[in-house]
Amino acid sequence: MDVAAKSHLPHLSPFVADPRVPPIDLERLADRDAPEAAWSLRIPARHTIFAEGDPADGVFETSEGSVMILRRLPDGRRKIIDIVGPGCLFGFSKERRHDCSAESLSPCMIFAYERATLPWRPTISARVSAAMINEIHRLRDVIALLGCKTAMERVASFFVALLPDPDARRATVAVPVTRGEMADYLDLTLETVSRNVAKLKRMSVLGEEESDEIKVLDGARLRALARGEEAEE
Amino acid sequence: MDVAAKSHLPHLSPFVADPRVPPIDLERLADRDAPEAAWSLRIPARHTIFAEGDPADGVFETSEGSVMILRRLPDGRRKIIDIVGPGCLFGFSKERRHDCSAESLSPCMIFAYERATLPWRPTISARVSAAMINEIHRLRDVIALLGCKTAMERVASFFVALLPDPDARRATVAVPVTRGEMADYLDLTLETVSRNVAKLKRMSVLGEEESDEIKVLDGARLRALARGEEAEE
DNA sequence: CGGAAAATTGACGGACCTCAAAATCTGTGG
DNA sequence: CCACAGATTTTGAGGTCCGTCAATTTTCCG
Repeated sequence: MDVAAKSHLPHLSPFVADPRVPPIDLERLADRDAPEAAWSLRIPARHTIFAEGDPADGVFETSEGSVMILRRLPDGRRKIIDIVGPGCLFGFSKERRHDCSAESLSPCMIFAYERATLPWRPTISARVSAAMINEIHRLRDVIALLGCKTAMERVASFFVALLPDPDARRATVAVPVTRGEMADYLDLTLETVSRNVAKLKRMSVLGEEESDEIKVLDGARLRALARGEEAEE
Repeated sequence: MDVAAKSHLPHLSPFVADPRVPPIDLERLADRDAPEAAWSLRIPARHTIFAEGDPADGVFETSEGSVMILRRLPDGRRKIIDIVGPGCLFGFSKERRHDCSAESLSPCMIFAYERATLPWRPTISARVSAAMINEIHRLRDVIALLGCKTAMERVASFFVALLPDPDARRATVAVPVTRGEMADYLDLTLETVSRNVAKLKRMSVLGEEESDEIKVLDGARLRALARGEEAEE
C-alpha cells in the first residue's frame, strides 16, 4: 500500500486503536500485571472522566465505548479535540494537570493505570509510547481536516472515519454523537451539520438512521466527497 | 500559576522547546554519547528536511532556525501543521514512513538521531518522550485555535506565540514566515492575513517591520485580541 | 402519553474568499 | 550604484458559504 498517497488526503483517522499496537491481555493484567495499580471504571454516557485542571497522574484506556477529549472555553463554547474508541489510550498531559477534559459519549468500560507505576510495567509503557505517536498522527489528521474548506468535506470525512473497513461500500455504523457534538468537533454549527447530513441522505450516500445508527449506502462516493472531489447534488 | 485558567484560552504554544525539558549537552553528545549515531546538518532556508513518504528512521532536533511541518495536498493546497523552533525535536511518525514533510523556514542547524539507537540512549529517548507530549499539547492548541472563529484572533495568537516572554509588553521579534505561510498555518488566505496585520499596525499594536523583523508595541493588547476580547479599531 | 431535548428547515446577514490590479520588496547583473 | 525582473505584499470590489436567529417538527425517556 502506498502510504504517501493515502496519508496526505484529508481523511480522519478512525476512532479506534491501531490494530498493530497489541492490545492488552486483560486476563493477564488482572492476574499478574500489578492488578493493584490498574483499576477499572464503568461510566455511563455523557459523564466526565477527568476535567481540565484535574491532576494528571493516570493514563486511561477505553475498553468499550467512545470518549471525547475537549476543552471548554470561558464563554461557554466547547471545542472537541479528539474522539477515541475501544482500545485507545488517552489522558497524556504535558503538565501535572490535564489540559483537556475527557467525557464519555456512550457507556464506557475504562481501565486506568497509575502514571507512577508505568516505568515498572514495560508492556503498558510501550503501549503508551505507541499511543502517543498515534495521538500525534490523529491530531495532524484533524488539523488537516479543519484546513479543508467546505463543510461537506468535513461531514463526509467524519462518516468515513466511522466506517469499520476503510474500503467499505455499504455499512451500518454507530454514531455515538449528537449533531452538536459533531459540530464542535468539525468546527461547524449544528445547523450546518444537519443540512449536510440531509444533503447526503438526498444524494443516497447515507440512508435512514434510527436511534444512534445510520446506514452508509455508497462508501466510494462518501470518500470522494471527503476528498472534496465533487460537491453537486 | 493556574494552569487551568491559562490552558483553555485559545493561545498557541510558543514555537520553542519547553525550557523545563533539559536541552542536550552538546559537548557531551559529541564526545561520549555515541557520536557516530548523531550527525548534524546545516540546511539553508526553504529546503526540505524530509518529505511525506520518506522512511522515518530518525528523529531530528533544531539547534538554530525554524522548521515547518506540513502536508501537501494533490490539488496544490498546502497545510502547515506545526512550526518548531530551537530546541524542539520533530520527525516522529506512526508509520515506517513520514506522514508529513518538514521544511526549513530559515537557515537551520539540525541534529539527527537514528531511531534504532534510541533505546540505548536514555537521555535522548527521555527527551523524545517529553517532546511527544509537547507535540500533543501544541497540536491541541492549534486545534483549539482553528476552532476560534475570527481571523483577527488567529493572527494575534500567531504573534503572541512569537513573543520571547509571554508577558512582554514591547519586543522586536523575528518573523520567519511569509504571509502565505502564515495563511496556510492559520487556515486563512494571505489577503486576509495581510489585511489583519495592516489593521494591527493601524491600531499601533504592531509597529513597522523591516526585513523579517517586526516590532510588537503593545503586548497586552495583542494578547487581549488573541483571546477575542476586543475587535474594534 | 407528555414534556424536554435534539434535529430540521427557512430567511437573512456578515466574515472571509475570490479575482484583479497596483505597489513594494529583493536579489541579480550590468 | 542603478536598473530591472520576479516574487511578495497591499488594497479594492464583489460574491458566497456558512453563521445567526427563529420557528417547527421529530425523537427520546420517564
